[in-house]
Amino acid sequence: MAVAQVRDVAALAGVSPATVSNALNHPAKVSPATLARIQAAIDELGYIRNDAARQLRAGTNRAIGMIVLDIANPFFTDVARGVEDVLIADGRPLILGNSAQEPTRETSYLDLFEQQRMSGVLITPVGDVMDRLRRLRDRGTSVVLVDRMSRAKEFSSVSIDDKMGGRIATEHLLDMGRRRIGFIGGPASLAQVKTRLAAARAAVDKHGSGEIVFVETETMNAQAGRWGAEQLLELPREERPDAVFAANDLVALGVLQALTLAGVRVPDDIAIIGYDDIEFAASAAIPLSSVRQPAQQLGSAAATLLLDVIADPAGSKVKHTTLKPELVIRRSTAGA
Amino acid sequence: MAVAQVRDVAALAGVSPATVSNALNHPAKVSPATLARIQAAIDELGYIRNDAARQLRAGTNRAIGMIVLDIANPFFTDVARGVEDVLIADGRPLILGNSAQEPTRETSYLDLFEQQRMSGVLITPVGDVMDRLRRLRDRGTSVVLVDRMSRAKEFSSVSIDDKMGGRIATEHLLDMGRRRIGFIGGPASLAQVKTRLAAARAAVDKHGSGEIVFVETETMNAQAGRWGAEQLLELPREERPDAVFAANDLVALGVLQALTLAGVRVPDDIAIIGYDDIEFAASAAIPLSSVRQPAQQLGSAAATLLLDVIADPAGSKVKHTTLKPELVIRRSTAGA
DNA sequence: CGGCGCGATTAAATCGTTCCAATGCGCCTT
DNA sequence: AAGGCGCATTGGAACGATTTAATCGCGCCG
Repeated sequence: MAVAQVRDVAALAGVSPATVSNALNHPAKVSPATLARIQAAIDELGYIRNDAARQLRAGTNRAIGMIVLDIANPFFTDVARGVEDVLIADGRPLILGNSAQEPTRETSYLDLFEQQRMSGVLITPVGDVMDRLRRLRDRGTSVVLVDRMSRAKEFSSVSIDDKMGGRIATEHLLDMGRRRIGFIGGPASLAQVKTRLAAARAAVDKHGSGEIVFVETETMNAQAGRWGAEQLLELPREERPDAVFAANDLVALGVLQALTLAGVRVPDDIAIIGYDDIEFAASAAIPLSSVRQPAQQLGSAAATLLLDVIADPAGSKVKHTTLKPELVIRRSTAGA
Repeated sequence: MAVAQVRDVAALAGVSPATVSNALNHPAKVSPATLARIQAAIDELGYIRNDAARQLRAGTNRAIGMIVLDIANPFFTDVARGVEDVLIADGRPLILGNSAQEPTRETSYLDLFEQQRMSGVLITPVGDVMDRLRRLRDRGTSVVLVDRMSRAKEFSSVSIDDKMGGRIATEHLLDMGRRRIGFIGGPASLAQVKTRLAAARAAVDKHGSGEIVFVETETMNAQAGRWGAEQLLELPREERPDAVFAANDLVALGVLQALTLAGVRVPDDIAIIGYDDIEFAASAAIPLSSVRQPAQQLGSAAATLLLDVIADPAGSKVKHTTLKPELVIRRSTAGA
């Protein structure tokens, strides 16, 4: 007997396996006296239920899977913490996967979640996974999109208004008198990037003067930011922007480093605004203006919504919650 | 038939379920022709294996569980990325849990991993979990400690030399002429805190002059750092330190913020050194000196070691790998 | 005094896959 | 030509829990 099983516990407590199972899963069905005896037996043997067997017979896995875009980005860890808080309160384990913006990894986590018959999945998609998600849902796994709305409105989602975020960031730069704005981020296929960029262009158009220079990066970390800044610096003097709108704060910090290193004065020569308002934005060498996203709130809203969907999968219809971002002005875009 | 099962695939391909299983798990045992037919059937039906059933029968779960101290700390996400890289190469899913320095949460993740019969667990312990880990190991789950050595040397581990780290940070401050050093971090029960603090005290003793003022915090984030700095500022003028050694960079950044806000000049009035050398340390308002820990390397070493242990659980004996930290000097401790 | 009902308990079936031992079959050896 | 060998395949048991329907005991009511 390598490890104790229900039948061992049952034998020790002098009851049948079925009663032990009831004690564990439907305590109300078991008399207090037997309950106590069973509990004692469990403790004595150090019995731990085999979740695979339970899941197989019961047909459900309580766990929730979550796939984030980039675990190294504090924005996503904040979201994850919001999710965690809600799920822990509901007694459900959270399985966290990091796609690192790679469709391959995203797919392999989806495979895992599908094989495990998770009861729910939270995902910020990178690749084209709508088919996969549909299949997941058909199999009984509830799905909620995080920080992204599905075009076809098939899935419930929680997101932050990227259009507004892109707009207010750009308007702020224009208000500060900047005209040539470098937008750094990517890949352009990412919904967040696409929307923020489009909103920036729209804001410039509406303003009537100004211009957006798009530098597309492969990912969105500080290294990409440094690379993006170098691209801008290679432009002929007259094409060089007087402001940078970075698609997230990691990129913005990278831009700031590269510009400073190259002797460019921030914000005098080039202003910088980031996105997310991660904790480190405020303590940067030149405190970073940014578009604050309520990350933890986003996470808890997503988790709450997911639990609703799980409770009533067929129920009502698809819901979309949109939170508002907020402009945070700091020194990196201060007036000249 | 809600979802396709092996028997459906088998029927469609005109073979028995056992052959389908072999095709999936031991492809070499199946002839190429049948393999192709089965693959076609799988694709057509969109068959996804039920992992619970597989696990129950096979008796093993390939997944690895990892419990980190604080998902919001870039140091730990870097470690996690190192782990992920190694595991993905080995085709094993990583299940990431965040204890957030709370023993309760740590325990509930251990419960989960135990119920799931994980093949391995990586953990940076908060609470007193040695008994739990022993039980896990007795049940066949391999365990490797991350960033912490077990006193009794029961478990293999990978860590970074905290004694050396504490020493070099302190010696650096002493070299720069600082004498009263505030050490901020906690709780004191955390091994990392304990060791770094002891090493700092030892360095001061050896130097013959100087003094350590310990401010114990409940956690190790920027907020704790701000609080810790306020404690120091409340000291009478003559007891106020001329340097702060923060137990990690998040704390250090908090200290920096609070001191700057209070009009204290860094490093002139008070020098600051952090620990971990997270990416954001370099781009701080006043670039932060720190003790660099090779986080990703730590993670990949831990994962590699864990895979070794899994491959041969009884094998040889307990192994400890210790990596060396490195002093990184920046402006926050620059000469007066 | 017998039957009924109710709560507590149980025997046995079941979940979907993998593993083991055995089978079938064609080909080589003697 | 018979026996043996190896490869591909298969039937059926087994994994460890939960669930369902049936059983048991006991008090209460008619």
